[in-house]
Amino acid sequence: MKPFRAINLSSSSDQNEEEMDVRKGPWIVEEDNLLVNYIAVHGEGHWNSVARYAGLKRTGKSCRLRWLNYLRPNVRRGDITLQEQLLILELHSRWGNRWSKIAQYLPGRTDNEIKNYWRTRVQKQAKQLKCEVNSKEFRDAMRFVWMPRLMERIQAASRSSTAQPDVYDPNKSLQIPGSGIPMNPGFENSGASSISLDTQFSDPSDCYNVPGNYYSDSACNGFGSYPGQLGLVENEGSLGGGESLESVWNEENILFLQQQLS
DNA sequence: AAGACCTACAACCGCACAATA
DNA sequence: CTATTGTGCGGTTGTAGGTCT
Repeated sequence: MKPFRAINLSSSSDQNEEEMDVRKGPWIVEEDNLLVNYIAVHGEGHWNSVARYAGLKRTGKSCRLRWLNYLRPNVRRGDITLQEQLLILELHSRWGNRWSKIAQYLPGRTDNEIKNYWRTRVQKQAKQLKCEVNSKEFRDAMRFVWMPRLMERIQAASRSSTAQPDVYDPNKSLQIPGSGIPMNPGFENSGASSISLDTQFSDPSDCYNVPGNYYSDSACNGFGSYPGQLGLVENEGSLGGGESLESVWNEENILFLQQQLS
């Protein structure tokens, strides 16, 4: 984590005494310890009380955020995996910026982290393609290039680890490998044609432990049969962290898409 | 070597909504 | 019914560290 410079913004002379005591900015280890210890004894919730009685000069909101995004057990840190990337793209296509809802399907990831991922990585790609992130053009690009490519790489990695032969079966249903979540064939009119995840998974964490399936896209027509045509960069296909989207959105793909979009 | 620029992400802010007094 | 308080969510900002020139 990148530490912020320690600051205390509460120095205005016309603030009342209580407001002047409120700390802002980066949390220090001592504060983290106070918060963790308090929650260990009293449990989560009642954040204003936590702030008041744990000896923290923080707002309840600040305590809640620090706990949920950083201190809570089982918070996953580090790079977003390929499967997680695919899941985010798919779920965002259905729900838009419903970060907390999307986060429910990525155990250990916080809405804040997913939101940051979207803003820093996905929006950057939209910018490179010179289109709006919420435009149909960019969503098509995601659906017909990015997501299939992620699928390929996930499958390539799983093949290399299990040594199973690849069977590309167009009749198989669309699913995100390792998640059990079906791909949404009606990308641009997600409301009408999508399958409700709410009814599929009573517990979001269930969706992470369903055997994978193969991706196919017989409905792909907006950009023809892209993935095979694009000369996409072949690479290691690791399932772990450290994968960059730039290897999917290489210069050639971006140029090609820009031509299609213009 | 140093300054400018870029990236990633923790943290804050404002708003909406629900529960309670 | 209204006001207050607590909580959660999405948008935005600020900063450290990395990269580029």
